[in-house]
Amino acid sequence: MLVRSYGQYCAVAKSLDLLGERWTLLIVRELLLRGPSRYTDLRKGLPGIATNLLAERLRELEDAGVVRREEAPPPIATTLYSLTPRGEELRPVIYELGRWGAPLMRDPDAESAFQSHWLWLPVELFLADHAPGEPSIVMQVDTGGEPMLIEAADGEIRIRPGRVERPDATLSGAPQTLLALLSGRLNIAQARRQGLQYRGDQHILERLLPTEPVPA
Amino acid sequence: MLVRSYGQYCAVAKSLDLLGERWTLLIVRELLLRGPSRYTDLRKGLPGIATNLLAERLRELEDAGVVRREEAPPPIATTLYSLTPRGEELRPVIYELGRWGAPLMRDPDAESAFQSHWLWLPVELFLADHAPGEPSIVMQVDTGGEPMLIEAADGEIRIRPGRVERPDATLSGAPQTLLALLSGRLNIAQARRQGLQYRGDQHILERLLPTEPVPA
DNA sequence: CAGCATCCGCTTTGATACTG
DNA sequence: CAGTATCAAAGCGGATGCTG
Repeated sequence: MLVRSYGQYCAVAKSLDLLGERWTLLIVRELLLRGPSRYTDLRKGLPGIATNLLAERLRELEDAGVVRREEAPPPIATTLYSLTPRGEELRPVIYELGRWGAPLMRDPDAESAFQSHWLWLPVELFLADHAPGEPSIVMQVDTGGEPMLIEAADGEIRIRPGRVERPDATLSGAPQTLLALLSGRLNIAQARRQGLQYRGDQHILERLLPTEPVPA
Repeated sequence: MLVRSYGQYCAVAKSLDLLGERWTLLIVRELLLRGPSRYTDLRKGLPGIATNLLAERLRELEDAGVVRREEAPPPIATTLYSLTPRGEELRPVIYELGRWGAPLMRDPDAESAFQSHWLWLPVELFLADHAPGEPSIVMQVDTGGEPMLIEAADGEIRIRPGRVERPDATLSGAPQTLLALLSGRLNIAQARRQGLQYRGDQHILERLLPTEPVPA
């Protein structure tokens, strides 16, 4: 239970003393994108983790001041885990790991699990509202799992689980194709040829997509 | 030997599939700050690593396209390990881990080993040349281990092992005090009270130090 | 000596079963 | 729902041995 240390007086090593063990940074990712979460939801968002490890890591992160555990008051009556301000500061770390890993998403990967809420990362990294003055929009995204909504309003872009009656646009296709489109590796026409389906004014989608192919 | 995967189709998980095992990111840190290195020098820069693990990690990083192994031609006749361009792209990851870990360097730490070349990270993260027009300067830094030189020229700041006859300034003290000074947590007067010794025009040091206390 | 590979005791992890 | 308990398998750290 005593956490293993590299024993190096270096800031990178000190970070990894707290964050470097298996699953730890993925738990942080999950808390970043979900906000305050129940134990069971974290478990569902981290396919493959053993429940004892999740419990142990959450305790370690709490000791490290990264995670806070709140007993939600009735009628919720459940424990909620969330990031402390110190934990929120890990956002750049997660983003840079995601940016570096983006090229690895090219290779088709039938082995791996996909959860649509993970679209959060490419949306944060690659999308932007290039017409913040125009009316806000809601785009329905469907990749087979839980349906998601991408909303652009006030120059900000958000993604969240959900479904609306009459979205301004609808996007669906394989995760890999969607990822390629969001990251700027494929344009709309190319993605269509790979099976992507888009309904709505093409301008809406272009308003959000990266204009330049993302480097490397 | 087959690398364990999280099995998640997410860029962060894919990065951690390649980088998340113990010692891996510290090896990348070492290669970033040293440039092409011999096996033995890497080992010295990573106190605590088992030699079989270093060999295994280097092989994995080579397979991942992060590290390149070059057989240096005679008369050197040794293997040199260096980062590929893809490996160099890990610089932001290491920097963000270092930035997040910087506050952890406050606590005095007698347990941990310190190597003066690790000053590379705070120099990169926190120092800047605020008078790039003025003549270049060389500052000798001594923390007990290998003596280092911090040089400012052409608006760039470099740190490297070495010693010169007549440096423009000389800085010495405990690693912890030096770190606090470089990161802007202590000013010169405060650091002096903690045993830091500085000889030279105070303007030279102020030219490099952060002007505002670093946030958090 | 540089650059590993092998062996061994210990710790961590992963899968499953179980509990308030 | 929110974990704890258990146990086999894999990974790690340290020592030592081998090879050019």
